[in-house]
Amino acid sequence: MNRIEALQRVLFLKALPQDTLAEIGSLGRDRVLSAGEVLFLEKDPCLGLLVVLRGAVKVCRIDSRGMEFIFGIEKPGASIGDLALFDGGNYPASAFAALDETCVLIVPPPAFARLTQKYPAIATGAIRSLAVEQRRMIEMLKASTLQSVRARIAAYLLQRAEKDSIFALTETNTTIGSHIGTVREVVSRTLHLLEDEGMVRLEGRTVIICDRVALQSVADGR
Amino acid sequence: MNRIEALQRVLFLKALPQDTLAEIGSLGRDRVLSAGEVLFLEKDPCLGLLVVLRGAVKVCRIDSRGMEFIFGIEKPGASIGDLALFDGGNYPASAFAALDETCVLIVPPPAFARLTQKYPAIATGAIRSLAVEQRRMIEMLKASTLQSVRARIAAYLLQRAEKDSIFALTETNTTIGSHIGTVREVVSRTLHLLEDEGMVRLEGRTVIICDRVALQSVADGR
DNA sequence: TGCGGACGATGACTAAAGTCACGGAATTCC
DNA sequence: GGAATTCCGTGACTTTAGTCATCGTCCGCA
Repeated sequence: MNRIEALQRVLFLKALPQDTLAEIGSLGRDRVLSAGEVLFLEKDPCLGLLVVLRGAVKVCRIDSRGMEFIFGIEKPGASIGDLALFDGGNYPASAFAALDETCVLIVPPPAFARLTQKYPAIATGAIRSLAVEQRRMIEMLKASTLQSVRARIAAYLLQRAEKDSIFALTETNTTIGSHIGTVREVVSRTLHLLEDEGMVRLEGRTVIICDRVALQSVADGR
Repeated sequence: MNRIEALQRVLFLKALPQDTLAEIGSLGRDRVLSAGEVLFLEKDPCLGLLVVLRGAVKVCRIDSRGMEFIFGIEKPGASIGDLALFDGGNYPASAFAALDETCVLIVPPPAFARLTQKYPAIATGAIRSLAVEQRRMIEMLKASTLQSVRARIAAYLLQRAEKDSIFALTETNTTIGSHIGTVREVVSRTLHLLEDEGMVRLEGRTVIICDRVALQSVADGR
């Protein structure tokens, strides 16, 4: 994805005209990472505006015992670490390239600060963007405190399925576990449990949703 | 607390001069609630700028089985429901008066929208405010997914204690449970467990922190 | 002064989730 | 084609947390 296309998708920049986006793009440099490489670590100072151009970036937190919790996997056209960008603080999580040949546009903080001066529309966009993020966070918080693993897996499947009732699990069970805050074995067991109950069918890594309604009711906690 | 004093403490307004705050105050009306009365419910549309003037407001979410999770208890000088205020969406949680004679300043959305037009500094403040909120949320998320109840109680005690090593638990075990996502019995047991381990001493509702270091290490997950 | 309500403590039990250990299928890489 | 690696599935077990029931204390109030 080229710079302009990517910048157009960033929630707090999309309102800006094409040539302004070109200007923003020209202020940054690209960084290419291979799978697993660190983009930034928790507590690092802000690198500036970061936009994924190619590949994917995993944003996560790792606790003292090595257990990982994934906040999101960002695809081309997504910005990363907005929070630090807007408040100037350090990163609350870490980010790693999830694929080889992952490419990220980096506009350093001083340049970005000048942009926000020059284009006040960025501030409006920033508010919207932070608000969206925060609502997502609240949902995650709700899920993790008052929903069972079963409910979280059901929700994960429904979100993955979107319109189609048949789709492939692209992530490993370990990764799914990191998304919803549990471990591989529990993911495996729960998936098969849902199959036993007739809500889904599993054929290898292909999932067929048989009873969307039932699955939905499991997802929102019985 | 009078209107100006309260508005001065609101994170996204404090940068404004006194007379602007007076203007903002003059655009709102007060609402007085008795303990337990509803200010707004989850999914309600935005009421506008809300600032606690007297008493306290509990912001929480209640799941289908009646289990409550407290996001915060807001004191005079705090604003409530900022997220909905800034993005125009509905409330992600509910709010109730926690005390009798609780008083809230309400500036309706259209009036507040005019203010943001007139004073662009509000937008800057909004960003800071949302960022602070979001960092708090990330901490809560981390705590609830990768920390045990034991760790969360230890963190709660340390936060309550601040500098003093001796203090009173003002909240009931049930309320403490709602803060950290568990129930009254578990709070009680865990508190006594920490006592058995010699990190704190309990005398009625008075807590004495004996081993701050150990407690801190429990709080950040062993 | 004695009754009721709110709250805390605690034992016993159940349920849910995490850990450990193993086996086997699929994939990649010499 | 075989070794190494990665991943899935599962049984058995442990740990942690939540539920239920009961009791005692404190406090307010009629």
